[in-house]
Amino acid sequence: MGIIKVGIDMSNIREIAKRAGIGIATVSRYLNDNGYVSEESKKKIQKVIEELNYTPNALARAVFTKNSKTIGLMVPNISNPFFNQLASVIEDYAKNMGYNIFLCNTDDDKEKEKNYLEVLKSHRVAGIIASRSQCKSEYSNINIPVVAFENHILDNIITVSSDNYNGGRMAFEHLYSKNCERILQIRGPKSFEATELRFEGFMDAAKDKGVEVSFIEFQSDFQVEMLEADINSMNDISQYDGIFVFNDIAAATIMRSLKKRGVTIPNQVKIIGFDNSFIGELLYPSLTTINQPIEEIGRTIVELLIKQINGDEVAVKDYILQTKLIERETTLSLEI
Amino acid sequence: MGIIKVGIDMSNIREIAKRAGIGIATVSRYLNDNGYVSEESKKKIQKVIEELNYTPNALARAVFTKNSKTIGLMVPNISNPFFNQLASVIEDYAKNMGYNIFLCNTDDDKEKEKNYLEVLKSHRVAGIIASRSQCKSEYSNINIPVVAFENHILDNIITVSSDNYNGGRMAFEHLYSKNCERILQIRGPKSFEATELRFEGFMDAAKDKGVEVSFIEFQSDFQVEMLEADINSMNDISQYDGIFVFNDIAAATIMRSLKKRGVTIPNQVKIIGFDNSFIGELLYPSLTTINQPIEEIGRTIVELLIKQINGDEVAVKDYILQTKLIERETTLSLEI
DNA sequence: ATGAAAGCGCTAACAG
DNA sequence: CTGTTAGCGCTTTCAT
Repeated sequence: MGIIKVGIDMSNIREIAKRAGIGIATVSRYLNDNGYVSEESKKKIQKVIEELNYTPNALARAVFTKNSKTIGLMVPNISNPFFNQLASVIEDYAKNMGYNIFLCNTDDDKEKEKNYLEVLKSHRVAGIIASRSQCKSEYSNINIPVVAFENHILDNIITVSSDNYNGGRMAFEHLYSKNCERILQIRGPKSFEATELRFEGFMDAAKDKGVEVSFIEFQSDFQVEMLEADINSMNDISQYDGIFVFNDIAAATIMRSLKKRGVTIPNQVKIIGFDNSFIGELLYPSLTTINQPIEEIGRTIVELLIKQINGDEVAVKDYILQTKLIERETTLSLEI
Repeated sequence: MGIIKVGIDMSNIREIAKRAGIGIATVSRYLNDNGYVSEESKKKIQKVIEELNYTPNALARAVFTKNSKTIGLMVPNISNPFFNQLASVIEDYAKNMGYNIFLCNTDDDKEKEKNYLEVLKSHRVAGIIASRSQCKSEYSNINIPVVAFENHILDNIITVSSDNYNGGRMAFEHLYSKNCERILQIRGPKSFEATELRFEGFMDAAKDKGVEVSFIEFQSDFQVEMLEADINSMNDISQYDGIFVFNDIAAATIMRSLKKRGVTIPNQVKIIGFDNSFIGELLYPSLTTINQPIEEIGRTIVELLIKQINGDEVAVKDYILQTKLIERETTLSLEI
């Protein structure tokens, strides 16, 4: 058994200094563009750096400065277009602020999240964005700033979310205004605070109008595997004339099931989703939905996190961003 | 201007050793589970670690071992379901092998890729997966193992891809077998080797049958913004009875355009995509497409990369994985 | 303007 | 089985 050679050999700052015939500290100053470095030294250093194709070791730097310039982003499911778009927005904002993203896919699985939390801690990320967290106490003794999205974690952790409750109300009111009478709600898993609030808003609005609403519960957000199996419990689906689905991608799977059964949308049944992710515009008919302000959510999360990272005072509270109705074809009154 | 406190204070191995009343090396041995540590010491260490909520600093460890246990993954567009699924597969395999993923979204932009390449180098990632790279010489003086997906980078870099050429041929042959006569191909940007090969395969197969094929070119993979604007140059779309689109998500946008114009699929026009990403099953009618073996691609890439990381001899060559036709509703012969 | 030296948190000989 | 020590690549006083 020979020795396995692992890892990368790259020249270091000492090598650069030696070859440039100057001191190590000067090179460091040059690299960080702070302190004084003579033009002559600059030229010499630059030359050697190019010759050796040298890149400073961000790890070693982070060990010393205790600032990794990295943000850990936990998403439950990168295949869900909504989280997908959110991750892109967050990546962009973070990059603008000089931070890189360490992306973690938790699959809404508590164990995976716990493991990733350890990974992020061990990598000394500057901050963590925990979306739809399934953990609580795991975050209690953490020394790292955290911003939660959707699910609350602990009292001392800021939570950002859309106004899901009112989104749910709007969804009902829209179906109601379209004269739907036999209404079904597909609700999300109980462990998703956001979809719970959508559920409650929808139900409360229905109660206000004295309308009864049936509902069935999905056990997960969206898995590619869901496409392989038919959605069961959907046998009696044709009795409804209005369906609210807890998110757009799940709505897409429902629409597919309906169309397979020959149910026409929006003629026989009207559909409304939630998120306003790009999938809704791709569907036919295009999906009426409740907009979550993705850009604003991403910006808010990153700003709040970086404020905390910088040690600024930030009031710990809920940041709730407005939702609004996006009317498209799945709830058209006329036949299409 | 006060001093901005940045970064995380976390206890270190010396603190643990002191509190446990033992030496620093013993703690290190305990942490890495190598070398001998007495039961008594183990207990004491464990206790202190829990009290202080200590997590070893992976950065400091990586500086010394020169092994970050991290793989950099460049994807052109995480919003494209295909790359989305591929990233998930790669993440899973990598995690099984003890590696974390540093995800970078290049947007098919050379400058972004260059920047990310610097970031990955500076973070001393153990290896890099460069999918659809827009760079060449930037990879030449790199000391890090690289595996390319789709686009070739340099002679000494392994490239993995699907059999895009034959996929293109299959696509034509399928439309031909469905009696399509006025065929259009939507081809991808010229800088995508994979879609170029699909284009050539399709064209060659058409030539073999003596069929003329029109084509138009998309300038990008898929952007959410494409949904806001209508696809232009599509005015005369109704004259075709068979369309091949270079990937599934672009096919989805085309289908949407067609449906908006009242063109019926597959009655008036048959559509075939490429990728077999989950979007195809979500569409209605469901999309006939060419399968790329995502699982196998992901596994192959990770295995080849880790072999190189471990210093094993790996022949530098092209790994081309088989494609196959997935027949669904957009090319049905009967009306639906 | 510059370099020597100490130290960030960790690992790995090596001597006991 | 354990602790001392040197050193990974970097930053930062501090004296020159």
